[in-house]
Amino acid sequence: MPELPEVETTRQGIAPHITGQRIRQVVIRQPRLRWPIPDDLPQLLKGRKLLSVGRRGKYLLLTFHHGTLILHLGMSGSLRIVEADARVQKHDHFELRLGDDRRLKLRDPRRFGAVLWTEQPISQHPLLASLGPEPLSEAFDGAYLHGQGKHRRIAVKQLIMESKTVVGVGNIYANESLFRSAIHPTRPSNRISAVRYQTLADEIRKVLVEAISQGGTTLRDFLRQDGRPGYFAQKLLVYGKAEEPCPECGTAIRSKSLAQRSTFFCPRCQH
DNA sequence: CAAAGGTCCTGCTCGC
DNA sequence: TGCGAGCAGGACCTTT
Repeated sequence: MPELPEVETTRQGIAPHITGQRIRQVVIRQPRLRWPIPDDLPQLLKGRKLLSVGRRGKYLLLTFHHGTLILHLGMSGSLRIVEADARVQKHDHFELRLGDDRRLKLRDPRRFGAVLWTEQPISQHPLLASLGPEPLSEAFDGAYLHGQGKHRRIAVKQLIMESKTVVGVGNIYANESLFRSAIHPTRPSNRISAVRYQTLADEIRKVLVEAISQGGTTLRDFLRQDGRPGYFAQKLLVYGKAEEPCPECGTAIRSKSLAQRSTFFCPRCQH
């Protein structure tokens, strides 16, 4: 489900409701996510004040004075603020009960998500230490991408989806940004000019910014913190559009599997 | 052969 | 032959 725009939308949605609040209680209903939820979290967080809600790539970072709670939504995770009397639903695995008696709950049917605790400086955590730059930061541009791709041969789509290259670009936005750049998804990363990498970096940034402004993309089950869907699905040009006409040239959009991910492209526009 | 928005980890291949 | 880097595929889950 969530790529960077959906995670950022979630962050913006929950931050005003939970920042500055004390944790009244921590509820772990299903500890077996991608990694086990630490079983001492309730003691660690009880009575502590949540200072801020940050994001690094697709990781949400809830900071406390004595450490950071790391949340990842995996493929099917979502966070909601609910009232104290809200019904517990299937796949509600984790919950922070807040000082105002409301709750931040994590729902994640596929359980690829994660809830972890670290007292290290966050940039040193093993999951975050080798992440590439934020796509919306100045460190991310065409020269950087070109440098990353020119000595490798993997498909460019795989390159931009690797978190060590750049964070936050998942399957939807990889497909969309490559279409907007007129670059074929399977083109080897070392066969793309610096100029075309500049276009690609620009389009990645633009598509992510647009998607955030639309509240993300709702395909099947992503809902924002307030229960509304994201509206960027209406702006998708190729993702999920197999056999539909290319919005540029009318040729049928093709789909294929690349590295076990569905890939959509216009065979005429993209080279 | 089902596919789904993520991504870490393992083990293979290749070049030095 | 050994080593490291790059790479492909598996693994983790449930729902439609």
